[in-house]
Amino acid sequence: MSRSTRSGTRGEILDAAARLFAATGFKGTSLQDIAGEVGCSKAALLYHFDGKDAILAELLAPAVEAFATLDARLAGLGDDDVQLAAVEGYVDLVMRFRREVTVLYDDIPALLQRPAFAGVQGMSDRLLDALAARSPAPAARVAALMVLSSVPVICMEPIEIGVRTEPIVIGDDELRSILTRSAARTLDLRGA
Amino acid sequence: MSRSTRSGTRGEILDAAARLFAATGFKGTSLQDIAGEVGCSKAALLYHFDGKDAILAELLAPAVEAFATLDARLAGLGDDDVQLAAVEGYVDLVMRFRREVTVLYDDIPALLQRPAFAGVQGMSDRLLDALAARSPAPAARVAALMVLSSVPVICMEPIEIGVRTEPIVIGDDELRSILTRSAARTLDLRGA
DNA sequence: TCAGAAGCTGACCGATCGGACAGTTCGGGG
DNA sequence: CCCCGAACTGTCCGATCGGTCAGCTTCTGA
Repeated sequence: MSRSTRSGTRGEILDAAARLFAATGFKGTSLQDIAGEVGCSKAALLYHFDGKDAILAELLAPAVEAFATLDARLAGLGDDDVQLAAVEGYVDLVMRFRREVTVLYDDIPALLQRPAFAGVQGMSDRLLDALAARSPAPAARVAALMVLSSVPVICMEPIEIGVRTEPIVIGDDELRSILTRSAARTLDLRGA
Repeated sequence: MSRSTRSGTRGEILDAAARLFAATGFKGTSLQDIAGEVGCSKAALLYHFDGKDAILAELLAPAVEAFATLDARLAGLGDDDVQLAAVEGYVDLVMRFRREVTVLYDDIPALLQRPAFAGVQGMSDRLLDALAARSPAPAARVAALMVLSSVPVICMEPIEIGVRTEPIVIGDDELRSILTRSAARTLDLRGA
């Protein structure tokens, strides 16, 4: 239990950084903070990584890659299939990379400029276009944006808009299906 | 047109700070940045305000007060009325204080700890309980959270999740009604 | 006319940031 | 036994942060 899921010092650093970035933000986390969490010196971090940005990049790499993969996979689907697959895939992906998403969204304005976000942007843009294509009106586009923006925020780790008095105590699968059904209802998809 | 809606140097400082906080975040904005935008020295800011935090507090004060007012007003309504009034009031309020909301949400983890956010938290909690009371299942709670989290993000100024290739070019009133109807559909309210 | 307050500036302060670097510890192969 | 490279530390650096302070204009009212 004391051992992390990642192995080695590099893994410990990535775990600690992920925890701190998600909790206090990228800007709000110093190398000293990470070093203190790991139990090593600040210089040790810079021995294993090229810098603070490199830690963030390696941290987000799997999530960014997964989003890009889903993006590519959705490109070859038909109109109606795209919508359901997109919603399910999006919800699933965000939930699988909760921590990374939390880090990504922690400092939205600055991170939108970050190169690592380009893949997620492309994915979101495509999803948005597919979902909004059902109707020419801006209403569909807004509904799609609602889903795109609310799902990640809800999946943020302890960071919820409007701190609830009691947290939602349900399993991942149930939350996943609830989110999918709610999103389908928002977008007026079939079965809603 | 060159004159701000606020009068005097204090108003210019608040306007510039609001713009910069919303664009680059509270942490990402230095007093030098604000001073540069206003066209005065950094010391001038600290002559008019007690510090950087004081600028933020005065900036958010009207929004915080408005949220607290809506919170109090919703406390005296019946079950069914609460829901529609809550949605409409919430959407309306967020849109009226777009810039303040953008600042508020720019650094979510840190700002949740901020005293100024307490009023908004209370408001959100009450709204959440009222909306989720329709059903004991966590589904209603999640749907309510979706609305609570997505509406502010969509209303963020140039900061959207998934940068759109083209911005939504509709008037405030239309966006307001679209958001309200989409939220009602998400929550399975009548008329959806 | 002039005293004094208001408004503002340039210079400076301590703290902290990300990062650089020389030196130290230490386990394993020749 | 020696030594080499990986892992790591303590220390220092320049930049930047929020904030302080003495002093300089500029306006105003007695």
